[in-house]
Amino acid sequence: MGVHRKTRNLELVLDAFRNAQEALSAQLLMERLPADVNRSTIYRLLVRLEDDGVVHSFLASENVKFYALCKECTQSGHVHSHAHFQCTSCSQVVCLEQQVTVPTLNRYRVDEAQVLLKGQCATCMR
Amino acid sequence: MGVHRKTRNLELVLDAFRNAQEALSAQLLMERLPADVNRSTIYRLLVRLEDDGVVHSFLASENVKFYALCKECTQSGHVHSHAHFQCTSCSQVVCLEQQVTVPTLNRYRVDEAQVLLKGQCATCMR
DNA sequence: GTATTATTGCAACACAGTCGCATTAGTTGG
DNA sequence: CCAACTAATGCGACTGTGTTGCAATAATAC
Repeated sequence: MGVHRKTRNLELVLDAFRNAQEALSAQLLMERLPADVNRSTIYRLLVRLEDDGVVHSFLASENVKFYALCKECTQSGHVHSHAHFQCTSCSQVVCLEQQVTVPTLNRYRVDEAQVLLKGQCATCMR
Repeated sequence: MGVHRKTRNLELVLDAFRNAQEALSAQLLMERLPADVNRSTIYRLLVRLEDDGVVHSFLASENVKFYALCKECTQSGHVHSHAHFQCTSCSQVVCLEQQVTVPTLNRYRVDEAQVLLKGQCATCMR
């Protein structure tokens, strides 16, 4: 885990994640943070937080990377084998409880499984 | 299925897919086609072919969209519930036989499951 | 062959994300 | 508390993937 200075931006980003029920993209994050927080800084913070195992990332539709706090992860081992769900109507992304069993393959060594389920969330179904 | 004029570009793109063992991105496609095939045309052909159910697409790492011919699909129903594998060394992407069982969730209606397994392919493991 | 219109090429654009560099500001040691 | 060190920031320019408007071209139907 790299060195972390306690800066305003870092606190703001962490708070945003703690207050969010869903996963956040850089874009969503920007909308929820004060307007004067720099774009590059947000991207850099996300990369750093992921490197440090504080958040994990995954790709959703439209080539957008989403981030969420790591809950199941310990310092020693990271487990991101849960699935994610994205609503095709409102684009919201959430982490699911569902664990993914990583299959073993003949000709490949599988290190990681990314599962994105797409459909409609409760709000948009009505 | 929309109207399809038999054009040189369409044939070239279809041939590229038929000759490929792996899935192709727009970028990879460009490298394999004559240099004078227009970039926009490739993107437009990919969109059209996907709309028409000839190819299916899925996101791999680095926010790049990959396409592959639909094999299991019939005219009436499209089944893309197979998994995909991407090698983290050579970035190659392939369609796997593995079928994905789409889980049922309480608070969401799941229409589609995207599964991307990441690891190393046989060639890169050596 | 002619008319119709799908397809193309071009150039400009949109957007997510990255990078170099000078400046700012946490942190540490005295 | 102050100075030195350097992580973090802000800015602007840039990259790469993908999209779009529009005029020109060419496949198809008659």
